[in-house]
Amino acid sequence: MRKTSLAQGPTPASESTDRKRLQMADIARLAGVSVATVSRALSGSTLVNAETRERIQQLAQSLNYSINLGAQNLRLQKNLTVGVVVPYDAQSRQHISDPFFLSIIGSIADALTDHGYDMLLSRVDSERLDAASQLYDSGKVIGVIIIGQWRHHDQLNQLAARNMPLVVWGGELPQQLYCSVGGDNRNGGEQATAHLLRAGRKRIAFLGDTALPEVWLRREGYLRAHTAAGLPPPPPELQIPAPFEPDAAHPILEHLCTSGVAFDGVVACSDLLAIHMVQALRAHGRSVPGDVGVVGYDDMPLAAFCEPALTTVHQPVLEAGTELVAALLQLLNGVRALPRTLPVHMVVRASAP
Amino acid sequence: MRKTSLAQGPTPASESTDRKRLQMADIARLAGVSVATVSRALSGSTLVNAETRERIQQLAQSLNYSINLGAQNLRLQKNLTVGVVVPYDAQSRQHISDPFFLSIIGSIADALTDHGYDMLLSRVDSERLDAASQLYDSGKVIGVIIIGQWRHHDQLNQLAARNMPLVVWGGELPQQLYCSVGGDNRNGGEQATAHLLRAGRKRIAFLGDTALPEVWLRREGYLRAHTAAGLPPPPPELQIPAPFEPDAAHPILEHLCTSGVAFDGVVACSDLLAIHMVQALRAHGRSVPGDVGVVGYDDMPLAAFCEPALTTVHQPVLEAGTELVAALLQLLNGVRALPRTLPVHMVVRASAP
DNA sequence: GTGAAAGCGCTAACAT
DNA sequence: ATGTTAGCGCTTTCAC
Repeated sequence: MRKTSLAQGPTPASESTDRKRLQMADIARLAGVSVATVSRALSGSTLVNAETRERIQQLAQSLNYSINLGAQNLRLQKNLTVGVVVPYDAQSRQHISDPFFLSIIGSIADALTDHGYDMLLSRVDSERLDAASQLYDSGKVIGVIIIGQWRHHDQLNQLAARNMPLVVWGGELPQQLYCSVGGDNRNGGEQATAHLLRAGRKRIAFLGDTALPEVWLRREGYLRAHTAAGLPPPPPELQIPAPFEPDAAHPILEHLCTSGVAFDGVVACSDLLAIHMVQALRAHGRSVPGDVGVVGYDDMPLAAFCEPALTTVHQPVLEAGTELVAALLQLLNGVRALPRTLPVHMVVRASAP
Repeated sequence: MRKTSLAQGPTPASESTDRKRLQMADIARLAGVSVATVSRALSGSTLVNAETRERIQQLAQSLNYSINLGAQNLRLQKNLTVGVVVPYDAQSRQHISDPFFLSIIGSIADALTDHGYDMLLSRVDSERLDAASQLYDSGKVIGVIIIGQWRHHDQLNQLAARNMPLVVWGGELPQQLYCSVGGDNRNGGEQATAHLLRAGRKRIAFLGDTALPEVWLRREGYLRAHTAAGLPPPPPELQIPAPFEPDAAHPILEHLCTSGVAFDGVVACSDLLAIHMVQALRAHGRSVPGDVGVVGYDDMPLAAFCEPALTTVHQPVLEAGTELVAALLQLLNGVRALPRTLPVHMVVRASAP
């Protein structure tokens, strides 16, 4: 193994062109000092003569030299990268496309940047959330934010038990070992349902796959609203396990319209689902909000401009990023972070006045 | 400096709890072999006895041990991380929120994952796109994808000149040293405009900040459509430098409606802008599409469900990620990558039939 | 104030 | 088939 300084020939992997990377030894040679001095100078140490320091800094700057962070991190045992995991549905080969998740990613990116952390965006199979730990075990990231609990509360608990710093966007569940941050799903579901009931709707359908904790909680609210209004729980045929992906949901919505099940209100678990429900209803000659009132969830930017403008439950996207990151930073500081449920609120528009 | 094996006490930075990380030496000790053997075993080398290999792999697996990638990369001089840069507007403190950009991020994430690369998502000031090079110079990433050219074609050229593997989502410009991938903006602008002209519209406004190359190209198409129809170029008061951010654009759209400038068609540079234009028009008593036909850009998922459903130029989001990544991989292999312009197509809906 | 040398966790000659 | 050793690019004692 030869000692090389500059131009180390074709590198073994993934960099075939001869892109020689400048390193500290090069700067040292050019400045006529030792690497140790360069290291000190660049870190702003006062141990090095003020003018040499200045000179070295100038030199490095003018050559666009940046300290190799891989090496630095190895030596310093530090790392400022956080993993953000967006699960995908392996069955449907579904990509990251839900606008709400994408917004959350944006808000996390902002929050991490504000704190000087880098964000490694990673996708994992939603059936194998525990694969996220590989990011941590391999030292790539110092902590992980997972977007959504999916069907694997258990796996998340296991991850947390391994004492990996972990924060999950999702609902607060009993016996939860990990820190979650999420909107108040139960309250959101309750508000949406209560709103429809107040408007005199009698038979309200719920659209969402309750295998997902967030959806489960929303249905809890849906049921609670009925109880609070002195009504019996709605029959099973009104509780429809519709998935989030419009394509997969479509036949189910169609079936709901043609099956003869009577309903005059719908609580959907996303705006996209809501608007597709509207389409299906109208295709079958039923008016919205006349015959059926429809409430969405998320309050996406375009929800106000849909036809009809969507009544929906607003989720605090910006706050989401801030809170997720704040919680993770707490964990990184060795402080226990408690689950946090963020308030949500109804936005009443035309689809369910 | 002491030699430590497990439990190395409170680490100096950013990891305060005593999260001891397992390392190869630990596995070696437990397996009663040397680190070299462990290294070989885990890499699946046939140089090591088949059953020892098996045993070591089992052991590592059962302990959730993953090779420290920082150290491995340093040693191997490899890196499989790609930087994706989403610029933000420092003036307006605008966050990543444009739904189209967010979709692109999703599609890039998918494409990178497919090729086994990690994605480091990073934000930089859109006035200092050259800051992106720091990611590369510091060795964090082996190449960079920047989303949008913004106002700094020049900076992008400089980055490419430093021979950093770089691909930019945006328009193809003259004297371009970097590889760009983008929708056919000129054609998109032309199609949108031609569509309105064919429908008999006479005075068509263009909404977009032409300081951005993509927008500039779209306006080229807008002008060309006029020429092709044998019409003189539209007057300056019809070419409105509206920014992408709805809040910033709003007063400008208002002003357009009240200024007395006559127009019966609008080509907007995003769906969001288009729908806000519709709102402004209606607020001032003008109907869409009756009095004014409005065409958007991007074809976001909800565009079909707006009121009115948006006629718009569809951008190939999925292909965008694929192509951006393909181009970057080419560069990483030392192959010159040519700019690529992806076809776009009109989707005709109610806002401009 | 500066340099020599050790070592962060890993891999790959070079030994045996 | 396995161990010993040098070194990836950096920081930091320890000597001068």
